[in-house]
Amino acid sequence: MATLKDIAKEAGVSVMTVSRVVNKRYSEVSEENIEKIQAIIKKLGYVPNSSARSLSSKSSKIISIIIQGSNNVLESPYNATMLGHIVQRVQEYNYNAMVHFINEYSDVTKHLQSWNAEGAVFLGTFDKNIQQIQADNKIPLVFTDSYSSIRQFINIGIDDYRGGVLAAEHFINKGHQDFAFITPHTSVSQLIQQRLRGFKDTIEAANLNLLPEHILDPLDMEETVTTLCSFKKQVSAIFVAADNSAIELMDILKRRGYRIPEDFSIIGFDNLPICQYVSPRLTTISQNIRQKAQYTLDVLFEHLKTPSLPTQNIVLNVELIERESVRDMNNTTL
Amino acid sequence: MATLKDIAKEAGVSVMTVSRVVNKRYSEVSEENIEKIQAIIKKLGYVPNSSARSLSSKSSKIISIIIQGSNNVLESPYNATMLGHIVQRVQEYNYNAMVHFINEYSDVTKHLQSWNAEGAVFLGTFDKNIQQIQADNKIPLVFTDSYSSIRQFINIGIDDYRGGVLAAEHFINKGHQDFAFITPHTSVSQLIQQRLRGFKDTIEAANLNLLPEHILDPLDMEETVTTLCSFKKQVSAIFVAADNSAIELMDILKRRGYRIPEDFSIIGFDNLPICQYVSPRLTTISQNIRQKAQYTLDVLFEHLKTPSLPTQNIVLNVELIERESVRDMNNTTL
DNA sequence: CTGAAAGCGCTTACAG
DNA sequence: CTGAAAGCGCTTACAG
Repeated sequence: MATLKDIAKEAGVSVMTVSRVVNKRYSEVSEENIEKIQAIIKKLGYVPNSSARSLSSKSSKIISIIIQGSNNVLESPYNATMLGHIVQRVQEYNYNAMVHFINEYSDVTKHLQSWNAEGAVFLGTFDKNIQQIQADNKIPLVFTDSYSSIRQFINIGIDDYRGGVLAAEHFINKGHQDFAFITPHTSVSQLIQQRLRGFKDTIEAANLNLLPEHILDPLDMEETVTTLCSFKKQVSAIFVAADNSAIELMDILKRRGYRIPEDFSIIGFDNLPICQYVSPRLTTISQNIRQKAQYTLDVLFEHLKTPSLPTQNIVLNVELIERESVRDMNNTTL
Repeated sequence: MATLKDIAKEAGVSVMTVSRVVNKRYSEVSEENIEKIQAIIKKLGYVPNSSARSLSSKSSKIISIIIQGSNNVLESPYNATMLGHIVQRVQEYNYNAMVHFINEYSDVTKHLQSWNAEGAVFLGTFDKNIQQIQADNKIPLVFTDSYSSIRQFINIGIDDYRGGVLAAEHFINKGHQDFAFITPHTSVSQLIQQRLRGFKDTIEAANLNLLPEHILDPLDMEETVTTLCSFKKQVSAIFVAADNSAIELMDILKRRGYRIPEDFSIIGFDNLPICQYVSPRLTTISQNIRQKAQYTLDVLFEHLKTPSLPTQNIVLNVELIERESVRDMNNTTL
């Protein structure tokens, strides 16, 4: 593999002149040399050595994408889609994306420092470690969907609380009175709590009730369904805080002979593409993942450019997509 | 950030002794020094600089994962799942995963050389460029799902042809006589051709026919459905070469009032998790993505260890998962 | 068991 | 517009 030195020798100039051409600092080199050197670069198929660059210039052009968990984290369509858009955007900025799945907090710093990452994006719940991570790493760090009592950190999230509000409002408008909330088994994070709180607050504001025993945190969805169907006071409206789980729930209910939305009405969260292909089509709270990924990177690069920028917590909006999984209790003569 | 030099100074030894301890070459250092140095490493939170290592040792500990396409490539659950398992496996080997989405062939070499990647994994169709990529990069390169006339390249694939055979056999066993084949719009690669060929050969071996006009390559699934329903001789059995497209097809058919499997029987390909949640549940050809990812990395690291190893083309098996989307024409009194 | 020297391929900072 | 020097943080190869 050709190096600056090889090219310099062939062109009869110093390494520095070649370096200038490679870095497109054309105003500092004579036109004659520019052309000569460019021809040689092309002929030799020269590619700059990023390690050497990183070592000498302290700029690695690496953005680390740190995802919490290890097994199958990309089987979650949310994570996969988010990662896809993020990598895409990193490349648009002419940076390189390094992906790390992480379980232990200490690995974060190890990876970031080892590769001299210029910035990092976090997917998943790091709430408890944000302070430590920030103390250990002086590069721009952008978290997503985090809720932490720390005030100073950059976060891109969505209005989870409002998602809960929208779900409750929709159920209430459709005449429902008996509610349940199901936590997706993948996580027990703050973000789910927010969705729950928005849901609960809205129900109570309407003088209705979300009974504590109707808030389910399923280890096993089959069991959850059994519980769900055994309530003395039957629920009609179920808010499941992630589409994945909502779809699994619908499937089990249908298999046991229940009809949706006749017996149970369901609202999911995320608006994954699958929502349109299950039957009935799933009414859900939609978030714009692509937009979220773009904001994430845009904010990261702003901070890369201007490190003194204040931290910001961007909260993206959320909307209810009405499909077919919620029954209208008003217009029905049972 | 601490360097070897900092530690050496504090320990009162040379940089080399510290380097030996960092690299766990304990037999070359006195016990006393090992302990002293380890304590300092811990105290200072020393993390080796990977760029420096890469530059001086020519071993970057980077595996590049190169995915064809750019927009939303991870919205394909197959790609996402595959990538997830691959990254996971790369980390188990204590290597780092760099992810590149690529459209132009020339970017491949640029990325690999720039970062001194020790090996690379390719997802997607690179058939036409395999030879060139191999000529330009002397590191182990593992392709997946590739069909190329080049004989010498490492490939991990599945038995696509047999997938087609299994689908055809299943339809035939269930008494179907009129078939269609739908290409997933995401790709027009060899691998789809293989699935088609297995399907067609098996049908013809049974003295039945797959009419050329029944082989559809949909730009727009709605149009395809219109075509499908307008055949003078109605088809009953449709093999769609990817679950994603199969599910989209089912949805459109249902929306137009057709029943599945009564009016149309459908078999997909991949066995994505969603297959169990659509209704009717999708009968499909299953491939073990996790296993495929593991083989991919295992073969890569074997070649990293022993570069002289001959290339190999590993073909994993495939099986039909029977669910509810194929009608049994034998036991039915229409 | 230990260390001094040279070098990996580049950039920064300076002198001319 | 050009280049010589020094250095980034590590490892290799050698001498003792």
